[in-house]
Amino acid sequence: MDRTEATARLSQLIGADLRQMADYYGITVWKQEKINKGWAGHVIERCLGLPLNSSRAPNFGSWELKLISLKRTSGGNLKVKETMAITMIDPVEVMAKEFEESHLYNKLRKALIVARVFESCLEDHSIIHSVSDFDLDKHEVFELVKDDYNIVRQTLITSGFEALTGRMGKLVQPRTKGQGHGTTSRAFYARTHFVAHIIGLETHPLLNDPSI
DNA sequence: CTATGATCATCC
DNA sequence: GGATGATCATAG
Repeated sequence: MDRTEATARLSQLIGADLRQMADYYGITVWKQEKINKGWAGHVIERCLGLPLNSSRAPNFGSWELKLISLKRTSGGNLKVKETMAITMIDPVEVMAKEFEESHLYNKLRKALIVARVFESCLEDHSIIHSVSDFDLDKHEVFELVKDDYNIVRQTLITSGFEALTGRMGKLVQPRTKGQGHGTTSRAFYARTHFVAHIIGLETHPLLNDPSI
């Protein structure tokens, strides 16, 4: 299955309740008191008939699945709830490669974004809101992401891996991630405004393209 | 144990 | 309420 077909299949899922699907596929949403943070993604993968793949480079895959959640504002509108993890930062690779050759760029180009609506902490229901892909074709977006990549790259070269902080980047930020017990690593995260733009929820202030 | 995806907790 | 850093579940 290629990216186009996957998009078509996923589009048919818009409006479906992921919670009920999780029950159907026997996927754990809650394990005792702990939530399975990857449950929604697993449901989608199972639905498409894909193996649960956690590999960094999907073997034959020409595309990649990403899941994000939306929340309701007090006004009743939908908003991006969280930033989105894109890919791990390999300092050696980042320092060696230009943005156009980077893993970050390739990953973004292959990604399909599925937005789901976060109803409550109980996760009683979770409706699929939209399916999108990155429009790095848009010049402004491409340049801004590239700028962020170069900031990270320069920081790695001049100050080292430890100097990276989540405060960097306009659309994409380097952020700590990891098991959390000593082993530290970092990943690229898409900021909420960036994600909102990608899924067509709102226009990013930094992007003044009227056609968006 | 580590890598990965995604969310939670805490600080401001 | 939003941003930054930390944690949890699962696979290899």
